[in-house]
Amino acid sequence: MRKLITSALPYVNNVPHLGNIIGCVLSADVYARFCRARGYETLYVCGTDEYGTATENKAREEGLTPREICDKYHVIHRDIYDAFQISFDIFGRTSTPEQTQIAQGIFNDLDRQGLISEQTSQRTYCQHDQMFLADRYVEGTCPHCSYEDARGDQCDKCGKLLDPESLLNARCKLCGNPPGLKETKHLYLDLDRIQPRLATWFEKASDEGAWTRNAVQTTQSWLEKGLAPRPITRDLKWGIPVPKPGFEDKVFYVWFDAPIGYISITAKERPDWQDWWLNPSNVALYQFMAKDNIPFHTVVFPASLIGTGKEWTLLHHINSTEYLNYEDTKFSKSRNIGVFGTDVQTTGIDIDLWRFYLVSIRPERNDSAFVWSDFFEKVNSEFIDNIGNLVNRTLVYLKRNFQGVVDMSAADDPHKTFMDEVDKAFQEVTAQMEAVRLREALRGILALGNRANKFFQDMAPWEQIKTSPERAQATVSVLAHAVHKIAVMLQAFMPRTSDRLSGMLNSDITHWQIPQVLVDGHVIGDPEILFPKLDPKDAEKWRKRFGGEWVNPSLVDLRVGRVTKVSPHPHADRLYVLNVDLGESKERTIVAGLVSHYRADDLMNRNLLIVANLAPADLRGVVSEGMVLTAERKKVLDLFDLDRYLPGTRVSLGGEPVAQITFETFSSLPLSVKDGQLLCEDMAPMLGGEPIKTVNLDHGKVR
RNA sequence: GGCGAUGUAGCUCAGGGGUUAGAGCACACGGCUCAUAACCGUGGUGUCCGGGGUUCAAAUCCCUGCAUCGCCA
Repeated sequence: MRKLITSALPYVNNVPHLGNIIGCVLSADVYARFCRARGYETLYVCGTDEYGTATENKAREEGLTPREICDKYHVIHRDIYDAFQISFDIFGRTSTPEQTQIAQGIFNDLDRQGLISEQTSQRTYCQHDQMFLADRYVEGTCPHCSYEDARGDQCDKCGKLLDPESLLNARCKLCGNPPGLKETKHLYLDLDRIQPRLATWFEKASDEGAWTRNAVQTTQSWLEKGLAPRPITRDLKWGIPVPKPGFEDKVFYVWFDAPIGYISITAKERPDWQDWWLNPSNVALYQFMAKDNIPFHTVVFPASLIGTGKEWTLLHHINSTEYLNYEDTKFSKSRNIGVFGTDVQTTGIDIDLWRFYLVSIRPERNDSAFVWSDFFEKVNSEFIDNIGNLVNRTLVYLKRNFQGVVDMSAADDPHKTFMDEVDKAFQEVTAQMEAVRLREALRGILALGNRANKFFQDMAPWEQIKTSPERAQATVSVLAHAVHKIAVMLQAFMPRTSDRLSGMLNSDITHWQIPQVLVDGHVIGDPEILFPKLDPKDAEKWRKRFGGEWVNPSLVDLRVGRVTKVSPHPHADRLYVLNVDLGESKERTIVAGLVSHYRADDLMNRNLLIVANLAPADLRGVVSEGMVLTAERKKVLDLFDLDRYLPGTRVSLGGEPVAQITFETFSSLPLSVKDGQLLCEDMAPMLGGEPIKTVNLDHGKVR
């Protein structure tokens, strides 16, 4: 069976971070290297996904054409994957003539099968710019929180998802004019009519291909909800023209054409592409991605192919990871948090160590996290101390005492038992690899390293050599054999390291099989230190450097404030305007959204927890000089029990607050209520030596 | 509000109706010296989130609650 391997096509404008890399490209690479070494006919395909609105917008922002943008970013991707030693057979792109031809072909087949329908709808359109506007290119006032610069897809202030039509005072982001609505006609793929065939295929394929759990669940939930026709065209220019009369000014929607990229990228480089993509009985398709991409690969793409009525090669095994987080937060390009592909080389840490760590924390069943201290610890204690030291002590001993000559002729029972164990471990790791359980397989290699170290210790060749040098030679020769096996298996995970081991052993390492190399009389090469240990101090350095802005809780000035006046907000039904005594010469005006939870009388003369050094903000015409903190859980709001304190009492957060912090900075503080007590991360802020309690609520968020 | 995932050792996680529940790391003690202060051995702790149910038997299956996270409206 041939192995056709793909990793999700990264969208061209996004610089991939470590999570993207382990999620698709690196995982697929490890598997592809394994397949080649096993002797399977293997093709590993990837490339950048280039069409669509996001590229058009990016081009406009940077003053380039979409083509230029794609050229620019395609190279960035290619360089990153080169640095990671990703062994693509083909790394292409979707903006090619082959893509157009194949996507249009698939569309025509679907149309011929009667699976394409037309629907007319109203969409936002800018008269001035003569174009339909993507949701986020419409801006206006949020109907929920009155934030004036809300985008048409989502409000940045309150986070609610929006329709562009629901914005008040909507305007075009490009020219500022109010957009109108314009009728437009689009083509839909009738997924509902393909569903029965898709469901049959899914039952069989998910079982035979041993799909990952999240893939099965996601697909099931889509099928249970029932598939609906999905639009496959858009009013854009940067895309594949729709080959149908009446749709000359439209292109295919990216989700329709992106997966077709796998096929066209192959077709561009390989005249025999149909032997791969239209050959289901001889080709097993393995697709790697993170969980957000699942439905496109298990529902939309297979449905498109099934609908054509042709014999396309359909997904055999989907390998979808969960997410990789970063330290105790998420990767975020906009906040500049996390390690991105372009950063990796600047650290000077060997790429194989990155590969090693990323695979060993691969989020296979749960989300996991990249943590710098953990990275360094795992590399040092699990790899260098174990494998690195094993390699060194074995080869140095063999070289120094026996001129590097392998000779197992004096081997007796313990040696033979150990050799059997090595072969058994090798077979177990092989089985894990076949099942694409990469993390387990890597563990198996490390376990073998452990076992070999133990053998070294138990046999004590430094004792053997005194009485029976040939037994000592057999011992280290057998150990060299184990190192060789480890090197063979490491080739999938740490290719350069495997190459170096090949040199040290003076033996080719390519085939993943039980090899009869290192025969008696074989002379090994010169051993060298595999890796120096990583310095934990550097871990801290890099963590700070890539951490984005960490908010020090002690910057916040939290104080007790007594309410002296409560009035309704002149322009907002849900807001109160409070006068608050913070123990200063002048009372402050603070706007609080407590109307739906507390009557004015309830608040009068009450002590509240106030953020006193927040930058003043204009909330619908009233300037608020602080913020009231509340605990909340499931729409139930609660205040803190503070009435016994004097107004102005400062909450101790372990430092001196700064003069002013922004709302954003404040929001990133990890405040919560647990067991009725206010917590900042794990620390309990204190007031007059006591923790701060809520009135009623046990658990909740604080804001 | 809806849907979903997760909750197991100090930490990161694996497992999953059936002996005394596991691994790695960390920790402690002992041993060894070929080796990158590496290696080997020994050791402990667990309300397997709480409650209820099904069962001869539940950490595992079902219901419910709590917590955390995600997606959607």
